[in-house]
Amino acid sequence: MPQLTPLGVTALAVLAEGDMHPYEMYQLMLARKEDRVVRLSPGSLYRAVERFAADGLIAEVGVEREGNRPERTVYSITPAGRAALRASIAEMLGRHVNEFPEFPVAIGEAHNLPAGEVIRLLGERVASIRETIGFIDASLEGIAARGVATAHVLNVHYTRAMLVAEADWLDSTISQLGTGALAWPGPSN
Amino acid sequence: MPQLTPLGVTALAVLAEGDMHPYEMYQLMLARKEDRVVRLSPGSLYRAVERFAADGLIAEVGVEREGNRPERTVYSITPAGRAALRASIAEMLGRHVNEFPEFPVAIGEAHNLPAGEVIRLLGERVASIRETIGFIDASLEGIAARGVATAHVLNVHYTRAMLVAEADWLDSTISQLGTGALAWPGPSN
DNA sequence: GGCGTACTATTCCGGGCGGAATAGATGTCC
DNA sequence: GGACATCTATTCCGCCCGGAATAGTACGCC
Repeated sequence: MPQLTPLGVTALAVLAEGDMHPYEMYQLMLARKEDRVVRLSPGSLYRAVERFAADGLIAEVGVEREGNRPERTVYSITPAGRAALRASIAEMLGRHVNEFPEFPVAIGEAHNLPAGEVIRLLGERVASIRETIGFIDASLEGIAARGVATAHVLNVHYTRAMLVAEADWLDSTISQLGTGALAWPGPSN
Repeated sequence: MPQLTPLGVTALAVLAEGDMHPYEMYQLMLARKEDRVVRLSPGSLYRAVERFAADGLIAEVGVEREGNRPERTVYSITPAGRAALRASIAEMLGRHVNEFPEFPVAIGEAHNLPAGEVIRLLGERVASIRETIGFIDASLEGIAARGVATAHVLNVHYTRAMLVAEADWLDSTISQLGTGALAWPGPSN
């Protein structure tokens, strides 16, 4: 039972809702804006589906053709697939693993830049984060207006909370850099 | 001027401190525990160094040999390399880009699991996060005792702040799930 | 009615990443 | 002093990802 990738989890999850061919999965995921949550490209999706079939997580249930359109291969999730899906979700929920975000790398090497530039750049970052939070709030309002339960958009709330925390940390750090409370060891020019 | 990868940034940054051969870079990065911040493997490092040389960001300055040990090729960063390094750091500092962490994926598909199991798993997650925070605090105490300036470990403080924010969000979400304030649409068993 | 654009469904391919392998040199332990 | 582990320095290999290509079809527009 190999650990699924993030794309693998969302792909298997849509197949768990009903038999489908890969292109239909792709369209459905796009319609649901899953590409905001997971890296979604046709190439990766088809490769993932191939792997699922090889691992017995899904089974081919037929080949359709509409007119002279390309053939489409319809797949169905297997019991092993459902088990792997649940196991992977549980694993991702229950254990925190380091995913090596790139901002810590940048701030770890920020001493290569002068204090003034770092302050300016962090200011730009916090502005772009607050803009994103604004988009999220607008989208959450629309969702609430349509009566969607919070549980169905928990991931949006999570992402918002993380962005707010980062913006707050940046604000505090910028102000400490500005007052000199946080001495900067970098180049002066 | 291609955008550097996170490993590329740290590798170029150590070369900016002085001429070195790749293995020395690797050892130095390990000694500094850079592998906690960036994905570090010999294979990736050597490939990155090759790319730097091809792009003119570094230049070969000689080949040494000690006894009958394998030859080692010493590289030096070029002005173009320093420029690329500073540009990449600025880019990573100033702009927030979505890096698709996997927890939102998991929570977006968590409705495949019953509420009780989700609560249990989120509890495990928050425990593992608080444990990590404990390690960070211990390591920060040691750092403070050695008189290292906060600016040199800003990335650790950032990571700690993000972990605390996630733990708080999890605590709040778990309690809302427990009281039923947050209705769960998943399977009952 | 013909021209261009967008859709359907999938394949292909270059490149990076990371774990494993290599192979000689040196240290360690009894 | 012989065996075994560890260090030094690098290469190799397979896998996966993601952007681009493909090729035929329907549709809109004048």
